[in-house]
Amino acid sequence: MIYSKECEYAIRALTYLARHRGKRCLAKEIANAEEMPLYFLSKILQTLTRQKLLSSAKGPNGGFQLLKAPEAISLYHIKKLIDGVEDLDECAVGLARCNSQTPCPLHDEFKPLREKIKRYLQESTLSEMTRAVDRKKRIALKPKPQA
Amino acid sequence: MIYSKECEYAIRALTYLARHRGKRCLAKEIANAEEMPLYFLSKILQTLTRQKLLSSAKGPNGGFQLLKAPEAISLYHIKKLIDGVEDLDECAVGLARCNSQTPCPLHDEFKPLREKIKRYLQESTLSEMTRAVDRKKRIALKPKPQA
DNA sequence: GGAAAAAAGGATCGGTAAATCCGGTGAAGA
DNA sequence: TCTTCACCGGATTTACCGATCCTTTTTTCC
Repeated sequence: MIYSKECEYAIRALTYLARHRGKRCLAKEIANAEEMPLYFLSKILQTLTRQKLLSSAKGPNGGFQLLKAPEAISLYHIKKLIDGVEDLDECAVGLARCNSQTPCPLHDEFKPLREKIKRYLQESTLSEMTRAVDRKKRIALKPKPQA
Repeated sequence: MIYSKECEYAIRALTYLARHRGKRCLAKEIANAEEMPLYFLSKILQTLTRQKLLSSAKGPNGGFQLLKAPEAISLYHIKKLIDGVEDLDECAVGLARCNSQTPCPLHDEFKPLREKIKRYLQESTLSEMTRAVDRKKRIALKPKPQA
């Protein structure tokens, strides 16, 4: 709804790398763990490497590593790199070409909502993502309290 | 961002028909007024006709007409017919396949925002759309107050 | 009945996102 | 040095959405 598939994979891969900070991770490893198509993911990791978010190493013991601090990378940042953020800044409800002739009727009403989404993406960093994942995993793995 | 192009056209066409309630409108007329591709629009109007939102008539004096009351048709309703609303009801941030293994981390945090969007679409009907369009047109046509 | 008008609907096209394939490059280790 | 491993990157395939074309069907009006 907000991202492309590519961007979604990027976020999930980066979250994985943030959770395994300090260790080199193989594309294959990430693809398996996160159930993403390997070749597609490889492309994405290449992009993120070119963008200096990741370092990469070839050969045995190779793999990818997060270069920046997880709290320094927001979802907004990632979306900007992969998809662009124009859709967040421009016309709201998705009714394109809003001008005086064919105005986008609910533009003004929707604006605050759109701003909220934007702020949300800016404030959600990879740290939040890893924390949320950890919490989820804990809940998922823990046996039922009363059982 | 929230709708497909097809859905956007549907909303705009339905808004046009709501503003011209009681009169039969040609696909061509709507396409011209709203600057939408005629053939594509025709398909959409056919769909809406099959879904019983519109009545259609062939031949001279033919055209399309809104069957239901504008206040009875919400944007949510339209989106449901054209795009489906799974993306609003299911996983939030757009991180698909969220389960215990690969949870969609910010699902819970994003939920209220998503609920707001959903409510917004449910509460915005064609009546609101026509009112908003009328307001916009009035502003656009009125000469500057102090001029 | 014939001509024109307009919707119905099948077939097709084009572009972009998603996904895949494969040869190339460089690093590690025996 | 040779082999293996893993990333690099160009080329290609697939799928889907947006858009268009064209034929058929139905209706109106002369």
